[in-house]
Amino acid sequence: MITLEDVARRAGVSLATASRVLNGSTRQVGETMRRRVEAAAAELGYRTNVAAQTLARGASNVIGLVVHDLVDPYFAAIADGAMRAAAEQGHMVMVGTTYRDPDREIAYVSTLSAQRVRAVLLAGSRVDDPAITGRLRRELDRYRASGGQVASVGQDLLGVATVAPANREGAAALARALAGLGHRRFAVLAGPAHLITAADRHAGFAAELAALGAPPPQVIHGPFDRNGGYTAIETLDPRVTCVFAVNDVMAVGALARLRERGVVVPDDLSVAGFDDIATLRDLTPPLSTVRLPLAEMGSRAVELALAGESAVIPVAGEVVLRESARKLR
Amino acid sequence: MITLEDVARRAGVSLATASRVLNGSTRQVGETMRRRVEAAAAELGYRTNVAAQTLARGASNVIGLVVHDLVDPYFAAIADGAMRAAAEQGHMVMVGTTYRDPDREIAYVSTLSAQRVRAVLLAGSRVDDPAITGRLRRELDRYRASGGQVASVGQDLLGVATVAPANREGAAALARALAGLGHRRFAVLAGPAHLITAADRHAGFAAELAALGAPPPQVIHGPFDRNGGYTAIETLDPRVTCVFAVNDVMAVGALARLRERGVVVPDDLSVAGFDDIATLRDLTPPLSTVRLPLAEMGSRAVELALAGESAVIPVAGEVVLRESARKLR
DNA sequence: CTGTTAGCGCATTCAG
DNA sequence: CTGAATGCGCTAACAG
Repeated sequence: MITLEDVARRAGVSLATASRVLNGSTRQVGETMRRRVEAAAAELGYRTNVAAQTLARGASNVIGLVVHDLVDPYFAAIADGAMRAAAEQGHMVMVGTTYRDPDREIAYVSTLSAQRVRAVLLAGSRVDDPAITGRLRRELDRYRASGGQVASVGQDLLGVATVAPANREGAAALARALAGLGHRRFAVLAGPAHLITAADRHAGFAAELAALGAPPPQVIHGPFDRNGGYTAIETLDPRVTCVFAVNDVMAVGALARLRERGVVVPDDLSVAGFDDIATLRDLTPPLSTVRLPLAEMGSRAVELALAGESAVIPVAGEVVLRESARKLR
Repeated sequence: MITLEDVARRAGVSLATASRVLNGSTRQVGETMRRRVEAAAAELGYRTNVAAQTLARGASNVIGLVVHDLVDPYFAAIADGAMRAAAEQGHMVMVGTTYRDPDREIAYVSTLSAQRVRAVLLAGSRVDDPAITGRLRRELDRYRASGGQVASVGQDLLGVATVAPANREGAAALARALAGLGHRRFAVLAGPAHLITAADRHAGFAAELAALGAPPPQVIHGPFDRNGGYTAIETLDPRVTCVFAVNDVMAVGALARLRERGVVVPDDLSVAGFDDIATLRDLTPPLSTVRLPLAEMGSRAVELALAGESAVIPVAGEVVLRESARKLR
């Protein structure tokens, strides 16, 4: 193991000088010494020990990212954006996956805090449970008290910098667009009632329907994933002409089940989702949805956290009407 | 910032004792002192400083994972498996994305090495370029010389523990199955010629066709992603009755372009992919493909690396025939 | 079982 | 511009 001291000795300079040239110090070092140190480092194959550096500096260059599920393309996209932004500022990203278990999320904050990461990012919906939110907040407070930065992508419930997708408004706009196609009898595949992202999308959609004078939609709860959409179809009211799944992955599950049952989308039934997941754009029929700039949301969150800003940035969704939803005859 | 020393003082014990109870030491500590230390730690809100621990121990508990692209569901699945295995052994995962740039891959090995991660995992195809492979090997050798473990998911070209999907054999088996449906005129959407995973799948497929006495397939090179499949269709020979895309994501692109051109799959043309990406299973028509246990591959790689074994584990693919490929009339 | 002590590798005062 | 010295928080001998 080659240390800075080895390099210094080899270059015939002091430890301090070697440190100054090899690691980004503000201090200047004379041309001659600088060359000597660089040469010695190269010859010896010196590699900074980041752990030692972190300890000495009291600050690391890694940021922690906590997601619900990396296999869900929603989180993969956010993670990708976050990693790009982090890399741009010379940071590495440490990832934790909660598999939607709030306690695991809290545990990760604690672990990342022990790692002394510079910032932690919490991506994904909050849960409607004051006890859990409270515990998470306490954990975050401790982390921040020790100098850490926090940002979240989702609801502004944690008192930290937040990139907040306009779920309600997006869903409302989608409802408007769908109603504009002539639909009046809707179903909402609403996901789990306690997941705030799901609840907001559901609420925004239903509220707009009411404002439009349409009858209240059939509401079917279930998991927030592909199977949630798939199984929800079982209990679908046959009078419904348009189904809104609160995310694209659920919509895909719904489409699969509908196909199995011989229901032709959009001829017999219109379907829409939310998120506009890129990997799913080649589905048949192409999904009507609300586009969210996921990668950008991840990047923004990293930038906020690293800048130490505690802003709440709203992010608008854009309604995208594709073949899966069509004008009601 | 509460340190171990603060805890020790508060508990009225020595630093060493506090260390022994709070961090997993083999040494035993008496019941009384143990309680006192735990109480003090809780009251003070003590949190281990992992950087200091890493420095003192000379070993960290994080593992590095280098992938080509986290948004590609292939890598997301591998990463997921790797993270599960890592979590099981109490490790965190630091992720780097190369965006398919080999130099970035080398740079990440170097960065992770500076982080003193316990192991690094390289996921994704190697490139057919001895110069690049050489530089990567040298970097890995340096890392291993400093005590790091390495494992890869892909080709066994690095002299490290490897989980190696049987790309050739899988593609050959697929060729057999497709030929069994009566097809003889094939096209291979072969991806980039220098990507070994792509080349192996192509080679295995073509070799089996030859063995079966079928004419050589049309070969169309292009990017290894959705657009690679999409654009490849432009130059498709109209006499071809079955298209093999060397991965599922390319197959999706091909299906999209075919649909636009009014070609009905599988009535007019059969299509198959490789990987069996879960997110893509609800495609229409369902894709014939070769299933790879991606998450398991990621887990195995982590286990190998952490165990310090330098084995090469072959992983077989399983042919899955679905609607996108059908019997030739 | 418990305490003392000497580093781990590096950044950073403070002198010169 | 350069060097000597101190400490970051923790672990692991070593002693008792």
